[in-house]
Amino acid sequence: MSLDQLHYFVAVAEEGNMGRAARRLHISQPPLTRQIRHLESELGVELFLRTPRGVRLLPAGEVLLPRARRVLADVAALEHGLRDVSDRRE
Amino acid sequence: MSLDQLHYFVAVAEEGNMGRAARRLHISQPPLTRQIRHLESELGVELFLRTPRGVRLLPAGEVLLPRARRVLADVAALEHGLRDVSDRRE
DNA sequence: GTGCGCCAATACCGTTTGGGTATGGCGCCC
DNA sequence: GGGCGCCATACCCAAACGGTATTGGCGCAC
Repeated sequence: MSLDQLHYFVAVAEEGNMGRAARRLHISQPPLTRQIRHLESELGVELFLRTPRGVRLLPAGEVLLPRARRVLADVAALEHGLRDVSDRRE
Repeated sequence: MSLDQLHYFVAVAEEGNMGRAARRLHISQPPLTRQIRHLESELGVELFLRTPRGVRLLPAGEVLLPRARRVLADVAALEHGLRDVSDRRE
């Protein structure tokens, strides 16, 4: 699992639609589909229900969403925190 | 920044020595050195002081270490949590 | 002060990963 | 049934990553 995959997952969950999520992430749709499938296969869980109108979160996806957001928020905070440390040293 | 880089950083911080950390991570020393340098450059902060006997954490590294551990722990917990969800559904 | 040992850093190469384009298959709506 | 929107697949190319070989710096023993 990678941080990019978590970003992708959150975007798809929020958009409910792979195409829109791909546009938001500035990548094209096929690699996004692949990354989501890859994430599902390495977790051993289906995260989304595919429908002709888009995707919907399955229970495992509902569990993952808030945790993924927290990890991503921690990482973002961590980057900012370090920037402050370096600023203080200059 | 990637989760692998955080794993590498923690290993180097704990071993105080790139060669030993590389062995523990089951990779060779040069790629590890490169990844640490890459992490430092994208954070814009030096994390380690290089000495002829190994490496020591600089202040930014001291800040990063507990936060990196937390992110990695969250990710590990997240993987286990999802495995439980799928087990419950089988 | 010369040689040896341990360390991180660099150079170069092969493989793997990841994203892009093109296309297919499927359901829905008019 | 023709057109449209969706996700999935096939194929290709570029970037990222790890491995081996090697260099350079520094301390230590003698």
